Amino acid sequence: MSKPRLRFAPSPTGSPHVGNIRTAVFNYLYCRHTGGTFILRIEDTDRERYVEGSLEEIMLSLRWMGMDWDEGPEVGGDYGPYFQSQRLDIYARYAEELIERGRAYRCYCTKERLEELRKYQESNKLPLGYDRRCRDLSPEDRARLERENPEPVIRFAMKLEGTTEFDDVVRGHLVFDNALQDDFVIIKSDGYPTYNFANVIDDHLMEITHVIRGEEFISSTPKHVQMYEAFGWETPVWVSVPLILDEQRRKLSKRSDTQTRFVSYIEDGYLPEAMLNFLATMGWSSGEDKKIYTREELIEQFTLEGISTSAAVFDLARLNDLQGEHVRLLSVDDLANRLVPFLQAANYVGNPPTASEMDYLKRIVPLIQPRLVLLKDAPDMTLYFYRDDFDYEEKGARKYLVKDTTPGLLEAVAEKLESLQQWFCETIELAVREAGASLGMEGGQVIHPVRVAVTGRTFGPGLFELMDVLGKDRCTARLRRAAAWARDRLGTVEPQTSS
RNA sequence: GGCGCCAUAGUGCAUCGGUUAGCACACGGCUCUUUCAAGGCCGAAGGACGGGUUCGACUCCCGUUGGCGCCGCCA
Repeated sequence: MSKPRLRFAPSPTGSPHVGNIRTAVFNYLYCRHTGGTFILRIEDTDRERYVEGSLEEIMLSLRWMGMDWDEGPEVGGDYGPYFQSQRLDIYARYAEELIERGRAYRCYCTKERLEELRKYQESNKLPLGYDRRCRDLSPEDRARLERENPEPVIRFAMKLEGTTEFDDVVRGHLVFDNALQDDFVIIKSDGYPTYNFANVIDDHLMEITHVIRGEEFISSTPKHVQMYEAFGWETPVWVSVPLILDEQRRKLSKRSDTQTRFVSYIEDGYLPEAMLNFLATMGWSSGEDKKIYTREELIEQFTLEGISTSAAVFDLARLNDLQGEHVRLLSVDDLANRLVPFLQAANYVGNPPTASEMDYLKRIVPLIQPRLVLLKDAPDMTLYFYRDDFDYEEKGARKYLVKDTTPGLLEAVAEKLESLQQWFCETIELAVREAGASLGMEGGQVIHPVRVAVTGRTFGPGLFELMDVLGKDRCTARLRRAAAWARDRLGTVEPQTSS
């Protein structure tokens, strides 16, 4: 059997969302697992809903995920063009062929008539659908109707009896009653094909072997199957993957509370490997109890049989957990490099960063790595490594700085540190503790105020590690600044005494 | 309204006729600790309901209920 050929076929009608990309993930993983070809095809047949820029977002999202396509926009291929808007003549030709075969017909019904028909059906609780008025027109009627509406659509003539059946890898054998099917439009009055038509023509012409798509297409698959039959073409393997739902358990959409635009996850600083891990394990399982998968493991283990049947609710907490795990999996150098764009945006490092900026960053990274989730949080998390004029966190200042003992303490610590010959975690810790001890204070009583003085915050990496990175001069200067700050406010602010 | 798909803790998955129904996230507690994380330990929490089939059903079949999807000159 020849190598599988799969396509991801988005329409450029808006920002791709998580569900779209998850479908791409399954296509991509199966391709790489089998050594098949991954194709990107743009289904831009709806001129009204076309959104400028969405094509770019689609390509950016796929590439960011490391899912480069083997054929498609910008890379070409032997089955192009890969934009449906550039294949109009092809669809017209095949539509004509269907008419000749008696499996399609021109429909002159106006949108108004269709609208009325629909209203009538709805108000009488009848099944919705076209009434096939134009399916068997006499030559006279056709001529008359053609004068009334010179821009007909072309509809596919569905079988009126029997059943349409097909096998879906994840759903099993599916059977649909033909009598309930609709004569759907294949060519619109503007000459553009509909999804249902172009999709089938292109899948055949591009020799697609497996159609992996969301389960919302199950109901229209009988239409597709009948077209393959009408042309005498072999059908691809159908793979209907479960939907991804938002917290309201609705199909993900722009209206969902869940962050929908995929690129917003890129902007937030999620790791592509975390996102891939997350998306791949939503609706698919290798069968083992395993949480972290690398791209290689996913490609190695991905099978169609592992795809589950039920829809999955998008769980941001799980994504974030996976994100944290993958952040911690990165080497210091790797994480440092990925942080650069975010730090540049905050003006912490230059573009490009200097060698010494990178060296400094690589000393910071180990301290924040276990605490960092979204890369976009790095600038805030590292603020005091780059700025001296930070404010003191209000609660922390009230609790640790505004005490009559603190100015003296901080100055004593500063003095002690200034005398240090060697600046290491161990020497710093010893000095800080000793300075505190000389004033009759122990551990926490000195460490907390010092932390606030040096970082402005009550939380963060180990104090001595961070002071080590900051360096002696900065630390002592900050201690003296805090001491002065505290002295200025003595008596003016009520210290918080509770622990 | 018609048709279809789905149904294991709050969430994501495992268990594909025989298990005290397992794991992860989230949640609660403890622990480590200068804080916050990370880590370790412990805990609470589940087979929608009803019928079959079978020696035995979470697992197979049917029905009910519920959820979702589709029913466009959208994809």
